[in-house]
Amino acid sequence: MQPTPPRSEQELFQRSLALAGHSLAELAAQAGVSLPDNLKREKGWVGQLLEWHLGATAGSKPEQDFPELGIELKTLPIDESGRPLETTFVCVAPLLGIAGQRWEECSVRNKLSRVLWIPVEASRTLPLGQRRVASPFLWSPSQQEEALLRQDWEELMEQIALGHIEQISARQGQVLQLRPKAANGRALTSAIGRQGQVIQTRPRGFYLKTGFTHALLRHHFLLG
DNA sequence: GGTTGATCATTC
DNA sequence: GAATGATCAACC
Repeated sequence: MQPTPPRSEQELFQRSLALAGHSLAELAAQAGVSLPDNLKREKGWVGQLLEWHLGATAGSKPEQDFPELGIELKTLPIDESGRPLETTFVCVAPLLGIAGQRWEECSVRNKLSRVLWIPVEASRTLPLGQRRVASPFLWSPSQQEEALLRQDWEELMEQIALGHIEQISARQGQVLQLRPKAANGRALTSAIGRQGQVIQTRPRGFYLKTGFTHALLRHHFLLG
């Protein structure tokens, strides 16, 4: 049976510490789920497995994983050297009704205000069941980190508001990037076009670049 | 080898 | 379609 929701940040963190060092095969067995052959068709499997173990309310609710604690859970796939293997999805980017949007109340800032990062071994050469959970850590952005995020966010949002979304490259941004986020390439949503008209475009999401999450890992494990 | 755009499952 | 959880894999 699934653990009850944690009642405090400390309790949540203690539970996540208890997962460290365990393999995904062990954790799957405890949860009573079978290991997929690969993640090709179940890309969120690891994240959902850890949610189960930590007592997160499952589902696709548009809120933090632990709303009563104000904490977002993020698994971070790492290689054998402890480097992130993937960018980290933050949230969908709003494309309409964004005039006057302020960093202070945007979803990027809200999502990242408090994050429980759980690194997980994810080298493709390592069979899924043998991958282990690494040491988790709680994080809130430093002033410097927030300044970087804010700068990228404001730049990207201004371009979106000005109708320049199709000119935005994923290369843009020091720490935050904008990329498609959808079921497939045919999914469409409304956005602002070059002449200010409403156009249809692929939904976009904000992602943390690996350089940023790598720095978080370094700071945590080197400087601690 | 790293990045960018595409994609998968599920729920509502 | 939009939200949750992300990784895949073609391409530069």
